[in-house]
Amino acid sequence: MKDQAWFDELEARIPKGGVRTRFAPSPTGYMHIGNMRTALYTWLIARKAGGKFLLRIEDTDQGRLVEDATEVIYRTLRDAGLTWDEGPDIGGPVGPYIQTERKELYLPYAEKLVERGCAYRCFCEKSASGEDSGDFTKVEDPCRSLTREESDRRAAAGEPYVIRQRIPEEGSTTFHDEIFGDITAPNADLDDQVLIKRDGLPTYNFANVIDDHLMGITHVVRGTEYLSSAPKYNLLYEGLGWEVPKYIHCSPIMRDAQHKLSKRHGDPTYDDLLHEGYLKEAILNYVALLGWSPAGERELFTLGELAEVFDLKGLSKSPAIFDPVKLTHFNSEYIRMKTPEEFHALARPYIEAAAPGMDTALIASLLQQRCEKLSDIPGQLGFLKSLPDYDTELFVNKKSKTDRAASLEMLRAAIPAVAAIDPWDQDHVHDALIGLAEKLEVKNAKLLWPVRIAISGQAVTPGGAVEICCLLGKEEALRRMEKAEARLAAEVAG
RNA sequence: GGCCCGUUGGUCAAGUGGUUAAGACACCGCCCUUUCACGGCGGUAACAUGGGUUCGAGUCCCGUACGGGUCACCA
Repeated sequence: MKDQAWFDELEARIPKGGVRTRFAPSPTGYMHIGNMRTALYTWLIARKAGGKFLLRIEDTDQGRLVEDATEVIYRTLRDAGLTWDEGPDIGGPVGPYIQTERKELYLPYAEKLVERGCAYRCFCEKSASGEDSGDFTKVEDPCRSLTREESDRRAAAGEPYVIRQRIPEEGSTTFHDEIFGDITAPNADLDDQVLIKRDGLPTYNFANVIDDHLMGITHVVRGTEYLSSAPKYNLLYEGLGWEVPKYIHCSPIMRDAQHKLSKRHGDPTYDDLLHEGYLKEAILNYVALLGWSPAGERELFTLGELAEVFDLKGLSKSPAIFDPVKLTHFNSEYIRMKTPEEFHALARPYIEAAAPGMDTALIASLLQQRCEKLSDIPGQLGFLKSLPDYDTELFVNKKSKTDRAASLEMLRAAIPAVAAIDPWDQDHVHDALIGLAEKLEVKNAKLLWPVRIAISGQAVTPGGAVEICCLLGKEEALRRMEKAEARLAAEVAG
């Protein structure tokens, strides 16, 4: 049993006044989207209030340790811009910030609870499966009614035990959540959860209460999977004589109506999305809106703007389905908002891979308005390297008033005109083609559609006929046009 | 199964007793246009269900259905 001075010293370290929030991930080696959103909301609450955001690593499950997993957490949070004010790497007034390094802190509080009659030692054996042997309900647990003397004697004799919370047999407990309001549970439905495991480490539920208090946390953000154990927390706070923080339980992000997003089922993690060509700003912005809605009609926010407008009132009680299509829309918005230089820098690796040796800045400028995610780029640019096999049906387009025969006619006129262009630059190519259309007295589209199809072999291209001619170079453009002319001539004749 | 929670268009969602039930994505149409895209305009499409309460209910109450969570010495 620790003396009062020990407890007093810990209490004295707790910063008073101001909002303090914490992100407390378990180091599993990756960050899934739901976690990312929790981290974001937690961060936003702290930033909006001008408070502190802390990082705490919850690694009390010795069976699930993953190498370098904390590094992944640091890197991901940092990359996303969710900076923390206190944490394992930078320290702070209420450290350590890794639960296993705090392990000697929990038992004294559990013993205090035992002393106060709010908890008791349970000596029951685990079953072979590792689960509770108890077929009995809490009131029937033989250890629950052990006298203090008996309990102390057996513990002193070295008999292994766990410490369980003693939930009152009668009455009910009301818990308040910022989103769900008051939730009342009959005490008879609450079980005597384990606080300290046989290995001496605290369970998640207990460690949370202790750590959140000792770290001065004012707002706890977590998933609704903890909602039903929440009333038990109040009893713990009550037993310890502590103030209960504000709780914010967020509904899960779903893959579909009945499945939570999960890495195990192949759903993307934050890193996966980045690799798929989504911009972090887009991911964060989209994820912020899954389960939360701002006051106005605006949807696009930077992190800093979110920190200003974030409000708990906008949080939703029901689960939200993750929609990659809408994320893609956000992504294209963010791509368009980039300066040409920024986009060029982002797109460059993708462009170089797909179109080696070409003018990446020019291609980037053509792509920026037409690209929804960076990983689309190789597909959009594939035709530059080599003309794909394409169906001459592409030459048929009613809006441009073209069909195979008309396209053949246009290409026959265009080939000598293109061959005559000198010097070979965008302005001259443009003038030559537009001039030709005028001379032929046809709409631009009627001439340019077949030219664009002939040189790209694609219905959708980054840029029009003029730009693509320039990218390919005169020789290659003419070669492709001649090839198309030959194909069309054969088909039209046949 | 017990307990807890949820349910507005295909999706995200606004809405806190009286609205023609917002907005966004997606989809469709039109316009613009050197294709596509971008942009502009317009359109299709929703209060799970049955009872109450009320002059009046998406909004309040009860039931039902459906969905989720939880019932670990995991977090």
